[in-house]
Parts: sequence; C-alpha cells; structure tokens
Amino acid sequence: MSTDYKQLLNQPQYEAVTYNDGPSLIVAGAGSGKTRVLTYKISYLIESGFPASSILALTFTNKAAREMKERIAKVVGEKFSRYLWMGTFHSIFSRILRAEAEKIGFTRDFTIYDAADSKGLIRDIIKEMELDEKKYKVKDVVNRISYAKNNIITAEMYENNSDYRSDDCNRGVARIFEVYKNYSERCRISNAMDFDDLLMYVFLLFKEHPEVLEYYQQRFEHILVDEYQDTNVLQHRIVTMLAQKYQHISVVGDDAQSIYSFRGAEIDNMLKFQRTFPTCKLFKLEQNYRSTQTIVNAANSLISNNNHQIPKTLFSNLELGDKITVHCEDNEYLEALSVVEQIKRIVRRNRERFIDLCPYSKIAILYRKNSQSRLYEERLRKESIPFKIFGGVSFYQRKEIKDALAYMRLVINSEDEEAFKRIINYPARKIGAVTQKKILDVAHRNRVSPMYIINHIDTLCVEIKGSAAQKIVDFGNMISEFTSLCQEMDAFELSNYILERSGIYADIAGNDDEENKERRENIEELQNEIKAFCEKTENIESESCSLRNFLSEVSLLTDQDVNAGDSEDYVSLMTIHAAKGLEFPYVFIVGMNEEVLPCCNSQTAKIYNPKELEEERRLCYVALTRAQQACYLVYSNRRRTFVDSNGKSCSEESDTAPSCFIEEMGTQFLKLPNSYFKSFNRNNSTMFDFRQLSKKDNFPPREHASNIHRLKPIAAVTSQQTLNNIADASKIQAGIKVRHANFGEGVVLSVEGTDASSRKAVIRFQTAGERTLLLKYAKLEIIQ
DNA sequence: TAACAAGACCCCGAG
DNA sequence: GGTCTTGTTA
Repeated sequence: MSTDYKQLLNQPQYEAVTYNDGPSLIVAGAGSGKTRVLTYKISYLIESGFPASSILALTFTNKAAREMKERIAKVVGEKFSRYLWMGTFHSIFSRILRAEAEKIGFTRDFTIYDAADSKGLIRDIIKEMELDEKKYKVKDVVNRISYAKNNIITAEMYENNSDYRSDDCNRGVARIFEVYKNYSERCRISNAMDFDDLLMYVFLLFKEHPEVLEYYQQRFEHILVDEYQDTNVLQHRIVTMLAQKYQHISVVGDDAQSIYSFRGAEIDNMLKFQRTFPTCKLFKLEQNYRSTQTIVNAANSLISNNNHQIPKTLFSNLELGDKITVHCEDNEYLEALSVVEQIKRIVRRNRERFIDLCPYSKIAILYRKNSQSRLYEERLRKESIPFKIFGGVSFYQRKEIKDALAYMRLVINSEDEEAFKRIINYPARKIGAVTQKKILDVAHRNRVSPMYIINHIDTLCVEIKGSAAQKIVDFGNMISEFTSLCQEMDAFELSNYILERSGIYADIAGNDDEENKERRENIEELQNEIKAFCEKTENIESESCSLRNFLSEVSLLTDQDVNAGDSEDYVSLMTIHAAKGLEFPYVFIVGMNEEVLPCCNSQTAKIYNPKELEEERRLCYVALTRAQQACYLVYSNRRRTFVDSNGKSCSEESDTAPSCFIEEMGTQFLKLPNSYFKSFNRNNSTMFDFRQLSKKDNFPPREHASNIHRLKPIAAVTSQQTLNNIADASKIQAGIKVRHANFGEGVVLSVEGTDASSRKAVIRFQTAGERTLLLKYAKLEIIQ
C-alpha cells in the first residue's frame, strides 16, 4: 500500500474510506467531498489487493464515472482502474442485459427506446385501439406504465392487479392495462427496451435466473453507489440482491438533495438501507469544502424548513464571503438583462484583479425549467458572451440526427419498429402513408416486425403490388446491404456509407438556406462524434461492430455527458436538476418567484402539496449549494406564464411574488433589494404590504393560497406588546432582525460601543434604507 | 403522394 | 414559442 489516505482526507472521510468490513451508509452533505471519498475508497480497495474487476460503482452520470475513473487511475494506475465496472445504473445494466439477453427473450442487439420512441409507440397503440384520446392522454399513459415498471409490475401483473385496475377504472381509463400489454409486446417484437425496462429486466433476470444472479454476486464483491437518495425502489432492490452475498456495499447520498421523486426516487431509500442492512455503519460528512460560510449558512437555514430529513449540520471553514445578492426586476426580460450585465461586471472585475483565462466558465445560470433559458440565450448572444446550454432540446433529439441514427438502429436491429417508421420514407422514396399502413398492419397482425414483412413481401403481403412493392424491396435490400457491411467496417466508415447511400447527404446538400446549413453541420458533428468514439474504443475493444456500441452509448447519455470535457470558456446554462453534482464560483439562480421555484404544477388550485414543496425546497438547496464564492437570486415582479384553463392553453402576463425560499434562507445572509417587501402586495390586496406595517396595527387576512406557506405570520403588534418586546440593548447584535416603530423591519449590520448609553447600531431597513441609531432611544423589537 | 400552410397542443424535471 | 397534426392543393 502506498497512498497515505490519512493525509489526504479529514477524519470522517478517512473512516468512511477505510471501513470495508460490511455495509456502510455515508451521509454526505453538499460539497463535503463525496466524490473524493468514493474515489479514494475504490483506490483503497484496489491497493488492498481487491481486483478492480470485482468492484462495481454506480454513479449518477457517465461523466462522473469517467472523471472518477481518471482520478483512480492517477492513484493506482490505469492498468488496474480500466477493469472497474463503473457507470450509471442504466449503462451498467444495459451491459449486463446485452450479455444475458437471450435468457429473457431478447438478442444482444436490442435497441434502447428513448422517451420519444416510447411516447410515439404508445400514441400509435392508443390510436390503433381507438381509445378516446382526450381521456387517454399519451403523457399520462406513459407515466402510468413507467410508474408500474418502477414498482416491478409487469404488464401481466398489471392485468391481474386489482389495485391498479380499480384505480384506472375510477379515473375513466380502464383499458390502460391493455395499452401496457400491447406496448410490452410491441417492444418485445421490436427487440427494444425502454429506460425503465433496463432496470426492470435486470431485476426479473436475477429473480428468474438465480445462477445469473449468483454469478454477478460473486463477481461484484464490492458495490458502491453514489447519489443514493435518488434511487428508486427497483434500483434499491437490485443493489440489495447483488450485495447479498458479500455485503460489501457502500452507498453515499444526501437526503437534502433528493430531487428525482418524479421518476420514482425514494428519499427513504437512505433510511431503508439501514433497515435492509442492519449491521450497516453510518458515516456523516458535514464539512463543506466548496462554499463560503454565508452560502452554507443560508442553505442550512433554507433546508431546516423541511420536516423530513436526516439530522446533520453542514459547516464551512472557508471565508465568510459576501452576502447572497437578491435582485428584483419588473419582468423576465429585464431579469435576463440585469443578469447579463452582472456577468459582465464580474468578468471585468476578475480581469482587472488577475489574469483570468476563462472567466465565463466560472459562471452558471440555473433555472427551474428549460423554457426559462430562452431569454438568457438571446441576451447573451446579443452581448457576444460565450455560453452553452445543457439539456433542453439536445443534439441527439434533433430530427436530422434522429433520422440518421434510425438508419443505424435498423441496421443493428432490423426489428426496431420505431426506427423503421422514421426512415421508411425518408428521404422521400415515394412509399406513402397507405403503403406504410399496409405493412404495419400485416406486421402487427402476424406479431412480427415490419422489416420481416418487407423481407418476405412476396409471400406475406399480397396487397402491395407493382411499383410500390418494388420500392419496398429496394429499401429492404439497402438495409440488408448495410447489415452485411457491419462486420467489415467500423462505425465511422459504415455511418458515412449509410448517409451517402440512403440519400441523406443528397437531401441536405441542396439549397443553402439557414436551416439546411444547420442540419448539414449537425450531421457533420454526428460524424465527428462517431469518429471520436471509434478512436476512443479502438484499443479497448477490438470486438466486432463498433456501431452497436456507439448506439448503445448515445442512447444513455445524460445531459452532463454531452459536450463535456472541453476546455472552452463559456457561461453554463442549465436546469437545477442538470446542475446536480457540479459547482461554480458564481451562480445565478433565476426566476426566484412563487410558482416558478417552487414550481406549482397542480393546474387549478395554487396550493402546494407539502411533500412537493419539500422537494422544491431541496431543489433550491441544490441550486444554492452549487455556488462556491457568490450566489445571486433573481426574481421578477411580473412574469409571462402559460396557464391551462378548460383545456385551453394560453400565455399570460401576471404579477408574481418572490419565492418563499428567499425569506427562508435567512435575511441575515441576504442582501435584499429595497423593493423586496413592496413586491409582496403587488396586485393582491390580501398579501401583506410592508409599508402598511408601521402605520397599521393589523395585517390584512392572508387568504391567497400560494401565500399560505409563506413567512411565519408575524402577529399584530399592539402598543402593549411592543413595550414588552422591546429588546434589551445588549441583545442587539449584527445579523439580527429588528422592528422599529417608524422605520419598520430591518437587519442590524453592525453594532458599536460597549456601554448601554452610547451603544449604536447600523441598521438597514427594508423601506427606510440604512440608519445609525442609538439603542438607548431606538426601542427596537427583535423579531423571529 | 408530396409540399406547404394553418391550426392544435403543449411544458416541470431526465435516463 | 416551438413542435406536431391536419387540411389543401397540384
């Protein structure tokens, strides 16, 4: 053993790294060196003599896996680290499933359907079944099936499950079980799995083939899982199964950062883990090495409003840092404008102070939903500031890319129906809707894939004759030709040939309008990606058909994986979800408004479900804890939102209140704009107006639903109460919130003088600005 | 059958 | 505001 871990880690980290006698749960606060612990734990295991191939590490993104692997390689050497099994649940599981595919009725070439594929297929099935599309909303059905899969309910089980069935009946969608059944069957015929299947089939594989489970149990002597708070029931159960033999399992997570309940993540998996493994040892990492004290304190203050959490206190020994700047604008356009101006100021300042080679990459703009990115995108472009948007309509979602990939998919897996439908008539080859429908109908009736029909057109599909039949045969021959080339060409050569021969190149070569140019560039970019992939994998796997591996990899990319790892200088724009695990010196959290963050998705009543509100708060916590040096919170008084009333959607501008989370961070850690409290009463007489506070004795009633959870009500102050609450001058300290009879609420900035008669305080009042007051006379009341 | 235009519908978050 | 669907014409 060579590495001195004691030197590299703090005490709790060291203990967590070196404990390998049994199951362990590492509760790791934001920025507490979670990745560091995982990295060194794996290195430690390897240095202790365990072969890397016996270690399975499940991370949240492929990028995290890659980076961790590189860091481990630096500690123990690449020749060891390369044999680690490291990746996301989905990518590791797809690897296992490819190896064992035959056992569950698939081939190793199975396609992974992305969200669009599954959605399209379910839409088709609903149409074929002639269901009422108003009742059977594609999205709802997709979610329902996904929910079932995440609870390990197969289509067959669903049919026989009275709970699910009666629930569907009550909601007027009694035939969902049939949709699910058809969907599963069609996926099977297409030799395709969706994202949820990757998990569910691994579970079923292990359950139905104990010898397979035993093999992997034996193989993965050590199992490590990152971001455990975001695993779902299925993932928890698979991990439990795998770890049963050796019980060398270590999971890391932070319940305060659980933000994926919408895809089945169970915050309780952290607690459940302790029940599943009663001998589990608990480690807590509470020292934050990322952010200033102010940011950590504000984050603690915010999250303390959640009831549901594992107790822990995060602290930072870094500098105190600046207060978190809260900024308010009149609308979203100005919001974007002011953020970009602030970015320019930061960059200018940093350039003046020291040579900063990539100032923009230190900055991130985080938002709740992708649609918020547009205004920032426009503004940054206008100012010629380099930026990159992560997520949203990603590269691989673009039409031309999906079309090109569909060819490749069909070549690898000729049964892939969704790929078939995309390209049967693209580029246009005069195979129209009527002919297509005939092929698909026959295929569905015979429970085979459309390509099978095409390859047996003369015997099976007599309705299609003449030129239409010829065109179909030509198409079939073309795909067969590609397939036969699969063995002799690598992915790059083959895709290049496909693009040429299929007519895609010709189709986008034509006219030179902007749109076509962009498509051309995207196809070129795709070719670059494939080339890079071939070069990367060349020396690792000399195995046949690199195209299959490429397809498998791209379908499981995460938002953080795309375009990662370059050294360019740009401002990062992404959702808070996508920012998870990342850090930036400067973070702007934009759209800090009610109904944005927290986002309220229950259409009619603007009342937050407490559980959802807690998740929104965790989301805000994640955003805040991305910041290292400075954090800016930005909100607008008015916003344009989409409202959905009576099935009609329209865009409407309305008044919006600042997010309740601002207040919850603790005003002592914030630099609030003067207008902050004014904005509460905009266009809504029931909200409280700070200016009225000092004049009036009573608050207006608080009825507005979105306001219910806001600020703990401050009781009306009668003159008698005021006298009773007047603070002893010695209790007034910096950071404390006080109320003054005339100036209203404010925050004590500093206090000077020791004896009671001369003690003075500088106080920033929300409406009256900054004042220095002699405490003897000020009659301040401490609030909260 | 293809090309184009108008209209419908959509949106929270993601592998 | 963008994408998908439907309707119209040659």
